[in-house]
Amino acid sequence: MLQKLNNILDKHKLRKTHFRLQVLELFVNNGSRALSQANIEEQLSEYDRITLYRTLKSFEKKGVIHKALDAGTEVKFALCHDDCDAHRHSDDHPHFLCVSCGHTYCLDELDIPQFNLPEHYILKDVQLALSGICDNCNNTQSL
Amino acid sequence: MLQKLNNILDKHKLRKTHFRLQVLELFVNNGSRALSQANIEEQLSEYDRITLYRTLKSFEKKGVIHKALDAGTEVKFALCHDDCDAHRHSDDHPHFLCVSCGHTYCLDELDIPQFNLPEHYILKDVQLALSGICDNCNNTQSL
DNA sequence: CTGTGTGCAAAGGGTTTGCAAGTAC
DNA sequence: GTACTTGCAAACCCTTTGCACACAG
Repeated sequence: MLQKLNNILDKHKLRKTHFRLQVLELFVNNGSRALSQANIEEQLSEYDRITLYRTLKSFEKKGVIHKALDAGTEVKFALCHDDCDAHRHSDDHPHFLCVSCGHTYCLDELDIPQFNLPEHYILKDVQLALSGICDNCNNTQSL
Repeated sequence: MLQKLNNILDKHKLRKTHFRLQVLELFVNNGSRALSQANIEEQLSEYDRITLYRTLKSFEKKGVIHKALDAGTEVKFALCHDDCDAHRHSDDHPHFLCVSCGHTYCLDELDIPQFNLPEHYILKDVQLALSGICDNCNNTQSL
C-alpha cells in the first residue's frame, strides 16, 4: 500500500510527507467514492484543518484528486483515474449522490446526451449531478 | 410597473415594503436572467446586506424567486414563472451559464433525457448545469 | 393596535494568509 | 543547504442571530 501511495505522489511531483500519505490513503481506501472535508476529518485521528485545506488544494492542482460536485451542497473530492492529469478537465464526468447513504460516486462511463438548446446558443460544457439510491443501499433495502 | 410589482407581492402574501419593491423590480427588469447577491448589490444604490439576505430568503420561501444553480460557484436567484408556487420544486429546471457575459438563463423548456445508470441504481433526480455562449454574446461576436 | 420588516451590532462558521520552525530531497 | 511543508495565530470573508425601532395592514 505504502508503495502505491508513494508512486501516486511521485507521479504527480508532490513531496512524500507523512500527512499527505495519510490523506491519500483515505482516498485510495474509499475506492470510487468522493469524500467531503468533513468525511476526511472524521477518519483522521489527529490533524490540522488548515494543513488539510492546503493538502487538498495541492492534490487538486496536481491532478491527484478532483472536485466531485453532486446534487448536495457540500464540496467533495474523489481520486482521479490514471489518465487524469492536471491539464485536463478531470472532473468533467457526472456524479451520483445516494440520498440514502450520502455517498457520491463518479460515473465516468456515463454517456452525456445531446441537448436541444434555444437557437444561437453554443454548448461548451455539461455538468450533471444525479441522485437517487445506489446499488448497495438498494440491495440492503430489498433483503 | 409599480402595479405589477404590487401584484406579485400580493399574490405571494408578502407585505409591500419599499425595500422589497426595490429588489423585486431588479428581478423583473432583468427578465429571464438569474442574479447573484453581488449582482443585486451592484444595482442597489443603498441597502443593508442583512436585510437583503432576509428579503431573498422570504422571496424564495414564498415562491417569488428560486435558486438557479449554474455551472459556476455563485448562488443565483431568478424570478419564478407564474405557475411556480412555494410548494413545487420550481428550481427543478436546468440553467445555462454564459461564460462570456456571466449571465445565467433558465431553460424551463429543455427536455431531460434518460440515463443508463449502472445496474441496481435508482435515479430519483437530475440536476443539469449547462454552460457555453448565449445567443446575445454569440450574435455580438459574429458581427 | 398587532405582527412583520428593517437596520445596526455582534456572533458564528468556514476558509485564507503570515510567519517561524520543521522536513524532504 | 534550499525549497517546500507544517502548525499555530490572526485575519477575512459571508451569513446568521438578537434586539430595539419603524412600518404595513
